[in-house]
Amino acid sequence: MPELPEVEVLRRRLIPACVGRRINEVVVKDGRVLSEVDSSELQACVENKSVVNILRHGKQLFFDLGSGLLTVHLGMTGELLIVQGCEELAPHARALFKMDDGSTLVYNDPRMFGRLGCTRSVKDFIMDRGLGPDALSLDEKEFSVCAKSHRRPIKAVLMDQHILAGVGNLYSDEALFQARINPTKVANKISSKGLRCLGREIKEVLLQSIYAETVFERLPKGYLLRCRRRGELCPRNNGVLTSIEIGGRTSVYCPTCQRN
DNA sequence: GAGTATGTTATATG
DNA sequence: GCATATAACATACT
Repeated sequence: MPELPEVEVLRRRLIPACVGRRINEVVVKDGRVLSEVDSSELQACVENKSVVNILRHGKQLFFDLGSGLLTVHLGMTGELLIVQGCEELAPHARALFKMDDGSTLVYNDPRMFGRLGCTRSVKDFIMDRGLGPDALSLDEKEFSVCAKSHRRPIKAVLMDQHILAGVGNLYSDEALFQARINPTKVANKISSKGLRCLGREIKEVLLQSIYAETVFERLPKGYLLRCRRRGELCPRNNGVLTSIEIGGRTSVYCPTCQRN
């Protein structure tokens, strides 16, 4: 499910369903998804608390419960579902939050790379994890300055949550494609102009995806994510897309329009 | 069986 | 201590 746009779209969908509701009970079905808390601590954090608001920083989701916040990270395959009545449509439900209106918020996650936890404040959480600024909050100038201090391939820099929070494998490919920058290019060797362009494109790409509700077919023509696969044709020049591995992840790009 | 997958983090290395 | 690179985590699907 999860890069910044997916988490933001989920947040917007959950707000009308959850805000104002009280969590009567939490049932942890697999404790491995808990981060730095055990079941009883999670219970103490959320039970009999009302959801005041739902917040996001990067890929991280926060349920503001007034006295503290429930933290949710979806990992690679996590999802939050609202089910009415008796539940059990989710084959990999790891935790259930039973709400006061009879609905249940289900945390479903096959691969269990996601995590649930508690925190005192969003600020503390960001500090503790060393997360960078949210990708939507950073302007191109700040991004450019920040990126200049790194010697890794730009693709690895974009995916590093300590530098910029919210961009992952797919959207880093899209932003680099739109900015016509080769993913292997070392960050501090890209011109200021190129970095500012990339900074603009990161935000633009994320906003377009949120607008499209993360359905890739609804993204503008000319977007890589509509056809992001080695061997497919570049939506700009009909060249053949290629792929390489950077930082353990597959990068798809057009060798013609993204030269070094 | 092999290869791949929207992520983070512990560990190793320079 | 810092910057960077890689392995490991668990499961589903082609």
